[in-house]
Amino acid sequence: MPQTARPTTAFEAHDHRACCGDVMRQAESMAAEAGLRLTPVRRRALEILLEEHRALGAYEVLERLARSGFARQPPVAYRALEFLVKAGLAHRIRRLNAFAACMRPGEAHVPAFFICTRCDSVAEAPLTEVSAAMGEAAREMGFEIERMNLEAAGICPACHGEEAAT
Amino acid sequence: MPQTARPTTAFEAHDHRACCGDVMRQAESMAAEAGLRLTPVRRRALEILLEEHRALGAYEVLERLARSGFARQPPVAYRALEFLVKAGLAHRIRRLNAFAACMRPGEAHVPAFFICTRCDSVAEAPLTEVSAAMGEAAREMGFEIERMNLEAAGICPACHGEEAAT
DNA sequence: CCAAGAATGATATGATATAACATTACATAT
DNA sequence: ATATGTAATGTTATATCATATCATTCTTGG
Repeated sequence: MPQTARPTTAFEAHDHRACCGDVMRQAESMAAEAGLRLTPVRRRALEILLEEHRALGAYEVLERLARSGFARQPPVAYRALEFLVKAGLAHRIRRLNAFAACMRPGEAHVPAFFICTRCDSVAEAPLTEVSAAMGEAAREMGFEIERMNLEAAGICPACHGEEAAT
Repeated sequence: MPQTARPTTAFEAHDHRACCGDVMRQAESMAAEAGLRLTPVRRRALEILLEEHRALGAYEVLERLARSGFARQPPVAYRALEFLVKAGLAHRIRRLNAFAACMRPGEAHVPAFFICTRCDSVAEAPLTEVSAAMGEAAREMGFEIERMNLEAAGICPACHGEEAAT
């Protein structure tokens, strides 16, 4: 049975190669439209993040960039990652001090992250209600939100199943 | 006009001295009941966090602990803070790599934090709806939540007012 | 008192992140 | 084509945050 290229969440089985290619193409067209320069380091950094449905630390990204021939200085990774985050092509996951590719580039969204503490996979869900509720609470107290981090740590479906089996 | 000792959020004007004492007493009785040892370092660390309605980095806490006569090694602060977090007397704010005293010790709650990027104050709000919505989304995808971080960065009412005035 | 476990002291090091400044590439106006 | 400003990258150094490890002391219950 053919799997969908872009699943609803990272936890579903899917054709990951197609899923990555899909996001990558979207990223490229987005960058082109917005006049952003998706230079080689930045492009490669995004590819690295896309290779796994999990968050990578800056130094992990740095290491892989180095293997691709880029310099090994921390700013190389941090700059590329900062660009991707600002461009909406990646997200920063504070809980992990790490970064993950955005699975819905272009769609305006405040993402919530579900982080598996067992396998480190990260799923991104555009929880409109959650961010709306945060916004509502903020409005009531006169607080003006600029950025939000909504993160949950726990056990993903796959690992939960394994645990039951063991 | 007498101000309330325990405001709904940190952003409201209030008698901070009373507010701290109040929380401190609650913390003490909680610790006693739970058989937790609120030792001098831990107690002092909590006081330090309570002194301001903002999050303090571990090294800031460490510095103040040192001035109170405790050792200056990082583990001193991290251990005390870890204890407070586990005991539900403080929260860790990932976005800031920092810690803030819990303003509602004892009340079971998943707190959401509203962090002012201008004055660094932090307000804690028990947003039942928000955490419920996160939980609901998790259930739908088969994810079992263990811990959550709900954080918003922006401008607090006080700073917003100042900005308008300037 | 004594043993077990909890807490603290102390040293070292690991991991994450940014400041600062030099250099190079790119776009575009003349 | 070349001058000029801006953006990107190279490079060094350092700031900041966090934990592993092992020795020592304190607390508690038997």
